[in-house]
Amino acid sequence: MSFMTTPAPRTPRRSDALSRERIVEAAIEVLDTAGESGLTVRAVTAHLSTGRGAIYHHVTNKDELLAAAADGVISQVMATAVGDEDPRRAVRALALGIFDAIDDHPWVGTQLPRDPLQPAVLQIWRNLGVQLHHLGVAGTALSDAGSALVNYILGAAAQHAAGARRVPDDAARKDHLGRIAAQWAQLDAHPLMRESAALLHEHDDRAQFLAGVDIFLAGVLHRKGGTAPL
Amino acid sequence: MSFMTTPAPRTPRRSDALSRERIVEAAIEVLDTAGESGLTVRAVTAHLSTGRGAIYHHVTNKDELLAAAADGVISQVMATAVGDEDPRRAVRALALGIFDAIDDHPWVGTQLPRDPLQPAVLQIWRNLGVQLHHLGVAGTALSDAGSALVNYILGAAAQHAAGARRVPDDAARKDHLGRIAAQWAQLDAHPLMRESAALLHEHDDRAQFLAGVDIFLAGVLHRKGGTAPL
DNA sequence: CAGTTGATTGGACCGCTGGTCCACTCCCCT
DNA sequence: AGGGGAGTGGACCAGCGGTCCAATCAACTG
Repeated sequence: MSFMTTPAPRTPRRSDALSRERIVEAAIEVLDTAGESGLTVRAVTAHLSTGRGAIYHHVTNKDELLAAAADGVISQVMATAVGDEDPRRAVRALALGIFDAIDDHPWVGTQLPRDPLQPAVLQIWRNLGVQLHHLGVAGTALSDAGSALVNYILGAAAQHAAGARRVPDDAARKDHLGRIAAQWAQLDAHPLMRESAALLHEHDDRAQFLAGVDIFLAGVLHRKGGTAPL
Repeated sequence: MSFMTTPAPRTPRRSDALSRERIVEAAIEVLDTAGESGLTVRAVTAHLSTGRGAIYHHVTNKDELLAAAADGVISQVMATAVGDEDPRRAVRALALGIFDAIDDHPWVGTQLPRDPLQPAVLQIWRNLGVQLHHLGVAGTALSDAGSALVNYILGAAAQHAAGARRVPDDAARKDHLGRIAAQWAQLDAHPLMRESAALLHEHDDRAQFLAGVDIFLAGVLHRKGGTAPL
């Protein structure tokens, strides 16, 4: 930093080497503090105290950088997801792990659905698929069930992430939900919507997410006509 | 069309007056032809043969424009979704309508999950909620089931849209899936993944999507312990 | 029928973005 | 000791969303 003020000579070389890993790490930090829109090549390079051209020797693209960051977060979650004897509990644990990770890093939620074949999504697929297999699902039924489960998890996480990003703290959230409820009740005369609006207050996204997972599991087990051990 | 001489007291400046409706319409055309990344204020104004500053008197934001476009597409789908006597058939029809709409307009799939409370999503919620109510689901169970279904539909549609956008025509698609399958088989030694990779060839997104809807319906009906008439 | 007015328009302009390019620096290997 | 080449970073570019305001001209007023 001290040498950089000299106008005439070019800047000296760094001692700590730049690497793809360090860049992805910096990107995650930027994303967590500034959000997805805050991820700019300038911000990352500034965070690394380097010039902007330098990172393109390690990363081809801003999009690739974002994908790598999401992959990093998901990989970590998947690695720490310990196997459970009961496949249904394992599925719930996996789903919750992803949900919580996206709760912590909302930008992951918007990134994952962008490319269904990126490594992070494949990892999720794989782990869920194994558990479904343990549940006795196979063949096209497994394909259908896995697809449905992955889509639900990613969809729910994305929605929750979008909502959470929009309303950060808890007090504002309650206030926000109140206003939404009023809006609903006003816009829609259907009694059903009024009821839903009333329920919005005591709404717990995490519990609701898990309920969705359970609905899905029940559907898979019921549909294949298999035994549904309590 | 040429002379929309409305009783409006306001002044139509040009013979073809600029209006929010016309702007949204143009935005949809741009989105359909150039994709989401192709939606630029410049492209829209060029399409309307007008200056760029003009549209900001009708639309506050590019984001608002995008939301309005998505809302337009979804509204149309929801309007044409005729009610069915059988609520399960109605749910399937609604889900398929959304799926097909997003298949036609992939950018809608990435837009909807961005804000869970935008009008288009609320419309979907409402219509699905009514049908679930007809199925006998109520209270928090309805809340859970509706949330799960909306999240699944939006997630699946977004994933499909992302995949479809990536690989447009059918021949390239088959080739692409073949490569993906090979990649899977190579990366992942787990027999389950090999099997799934093999199934990838004869994969029909639309059918798989419907299968997911059925899994959910089965789960909802089974979970509430209700009768599941064949 | 002429004058005034204010909503509407459209292009100049700004700050910012992602990405390219290449002179330079210094580490490593001969 | 001395290249050679990988690594670096700042200048630069086209394009973006959004603001601003002089010019316009239909519609209301007198």
